Parts: sequence; structure tokens; C-alpha cells
Amino acid sequence: MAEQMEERARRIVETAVELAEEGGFEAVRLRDVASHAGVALGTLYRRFDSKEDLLVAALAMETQNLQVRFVQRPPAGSTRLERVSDYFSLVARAMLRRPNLARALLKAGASGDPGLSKKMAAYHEHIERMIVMSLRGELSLEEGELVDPVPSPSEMRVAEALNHIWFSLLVGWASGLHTQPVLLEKMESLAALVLRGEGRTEQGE
Amino acid sequence: MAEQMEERARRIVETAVELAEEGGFEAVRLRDVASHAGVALGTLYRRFDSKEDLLVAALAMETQNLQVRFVQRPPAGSTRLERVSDYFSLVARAMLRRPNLARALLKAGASGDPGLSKKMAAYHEHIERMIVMSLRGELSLEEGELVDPVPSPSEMRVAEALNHIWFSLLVGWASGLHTQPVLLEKMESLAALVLRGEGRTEQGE
DNA sequence: AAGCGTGGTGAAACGTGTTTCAATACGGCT
DNA sequence: AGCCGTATTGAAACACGTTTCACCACGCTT
Repeated sequence: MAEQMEERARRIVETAVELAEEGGFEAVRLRDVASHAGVALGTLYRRFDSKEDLLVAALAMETQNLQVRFVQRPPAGSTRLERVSDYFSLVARAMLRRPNLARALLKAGASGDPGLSKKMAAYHEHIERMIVMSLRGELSLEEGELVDPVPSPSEMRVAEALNHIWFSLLVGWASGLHTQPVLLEKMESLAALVLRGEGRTEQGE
Repeated sequence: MAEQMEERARRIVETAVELAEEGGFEAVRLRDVASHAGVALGTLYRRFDSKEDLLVAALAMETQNLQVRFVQRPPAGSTRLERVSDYFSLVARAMLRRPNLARALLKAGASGDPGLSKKMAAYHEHIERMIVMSLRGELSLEEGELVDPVPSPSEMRVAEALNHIWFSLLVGWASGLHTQPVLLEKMESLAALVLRGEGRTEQGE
């Protein structure tokens, strides 16, 4: 029974993702999500507090997918900057494949709903972990599963800075403030700035 | 007649600010805004494309107010880091006076509406200008008016980085991810990181 | 002074997120 | 098998952003 609930919830989220891919945030009409997923509207609302909640759940699912790809092809490069830039290119490519979805998830994540703060904190943690592993140039695996790389304070600070810059740039991209190539240029230039500040001189590890 | 329109628009925005102060984004019900401002709903919609548009106009107005305070008491300190931290404290204090308003404006600004990109670009420019002047420790005035400080590429990059970090931290604060003291701590720590990267050694100018 | 055009008004209507509720289906327990 | 509690359903209702429309008011031109 619990699995049935799980299964329903998964189908609901997947439906939301499909609709968001096609038409973005507004196209995710909860009546449509419910009927396409084959459940009643009330069932959807039993699982998710709001449209934003649903989309943040979708964000979590997509972040999982991203992590899988991250493990399959970890960022490469001989310097921290190269690897970090490679990481952000990976993410940008993944997002650009489905820009409407990306915008919808971003909007939900930036909605500022206090009820979502725990889930958004988890999201940011995931991202920062991947950034830390990109910095190091090695994955923290255990039994094939990604685990917390236990970042040093310095690594954490750098990852936090890069994460914030990335998030803000994404919001700008989502609203059309700049295009994807500009986004990546800016990210690389700002990442270089941050990494330079992090202290140790850097030449190929 | 044009002044009458101006006057109406101003009153609408001010009313929106009042309602947002009390109850945040949801409390800004456009029917209420219209009636409190003494105009018809259609008039409001003639001036503003959407609720977000209205709140971004409010954001612009509040940014103006912030600039006035900025000129009256420019950030002080003997190092760039001190002045920049002082600047963000100023902003944080201004926002904490009316947290509901701040959250509402932030939500509108982060909504990702493409129609708002020009206005949001203007907002970010204003903020970055103030950051650049904080870095320099001197205002760019002309006839008592703030003007573009014509930042160097390096200054621009630093200001951009700080602006993005600040914006993302604000979104986190708005959704309850962290409290205001934590917000300022993080900002100071990350600003130190960015400034360290900016290259030229720094001792009191 | 009469007519015109632009902006304003008031009210109704629509769409969609969200809530509510009575009726029903289903899995597990006795 | 019969019962219970919980999840689900279907449908209606509500709130609020947004649109629409017929009508009005006012300043400017002729």
C-alpha cells in the first residue's frame, strides 16, 4: 500500500515534468496533472502542499538524474577552474535540453515559500557536494553511491560562493536577462575570480 | 494629464507597498490595491502588466529610497571588505525593517517573468553601482546626483560576483533558509573570498 | 459650443490554484 | 466473511489574478 502511494506520487511528479517540458510553469495545471496521472485532484493535494511543492519534488528528481550523469561522466580537466567550468557546462547542457522545465523548476525553487525551505536546503547541499567533488577532481563514492565528501571549511566556502553565483545567474537566464552562452561565460569568469581568492596557488594539482 | 497618470501610478505603487508591508506577497490583492488607491482595477492593469510588474515597480521605488540613504551615509571603513560589509549591513537593516515587503519584492523579482527582464536588469545595475562605489570608498556624484562610476572590468566582475551572491542569499533568507545574522555572516565571509581573488593586495587603499 | 479621442470606471466573466465534503474503494484484522 | 480505518474519488465551491466590455469624463481641436 505504501508502495502504491509511492508509485502514485512518482507518476504525479513525472506528469508534472512532462507538462512543464512542453509549456513551462503555467502549463502545469494541476487539474491536468491529476487527470493525466490518473488520480483525483484531492489525491495530488494529499501528497503535495502546493504547485510549488510539486515542482520542487520534480526538482529533486531531476537533481537525482543529474547526479547519475555526474557520476557517469565526472567533470574533467587539469585545474580546478577547468573542472568546475566543465561541471557547469554539464548542468547547463542538461537544462538547455528542456528550458521550459528548467524555468519552471527554478521559479518554484525561487518562490520563497517557507514550507519548501528544507527541500531547497537539500537541493543546495546536493549541488554543493558536486561542486566540491569537481574542485577535488575525484568522486566520493561508497558502494557506488555518492556520499558526502566532508568538505573542508575552505572548500565549503568556495562551493557556497559558486553555488550562489550559479543560482543567481540561472534566475537571470530564466527571465531572459542573458542567453546560455553568456551565462556560461559569466560563470567561468566569476568562478575564476572566486578560485583565485581561495588561496592556494593552482597548477594542475 | 500626464502628471495625473503619473500621480495615479505612484499612488498605486505606494498602496502596494503598504499592503506588502503588512501581509507580504499574498496580501497584495489587486482588487484591494485598486480600491485603496482609489482607482478601478482596469486602471491598475493599464499601468502594470501583472502583479509581478507592479511589485517590481515597487522594488524600483524602494531601490531609489535606498540610494538616497546610501548617499546620505555612504559605507565607511578603511578596507574594501569593511566598506562592502557595511554596505550590505545597510541594505539588510533596510530590509529587515519591513521583512514582508522585502520578501514580496524578492519573490516578484525572482519570478522569472521575461517581461520584467529590462526592469530587473536596471535594478541589478543600480545595486552593482552602489557596490562599486563601496569598493572605491567614494561616491560618483554629479550635481548631487549619483551617476555611473564607470567601473573597470575588474571592479565590474567583483561587483557582479557580490551582487549574485547577495541575491541568492536573499532568496534563501526569504524562504527561511537562514536568519538575518547568518545571512550577514555568510555574506561577509564570501565577500572576503571574492575580494581576495580580485588580485591586487589590499591595505587601506 | 460640439465632437473626438484617450483614459477611467464598474461590473461581470473566466481560469486556475486551493479547499471542502460526502460517498466510495480497499487492505488488513478479527 | 464482516468490519474498520485510511486513501481515493468526484464534484462543487471559493479566492484571486486577469480579461473584457459597455459606458462615462475630460481636455483639446475646430
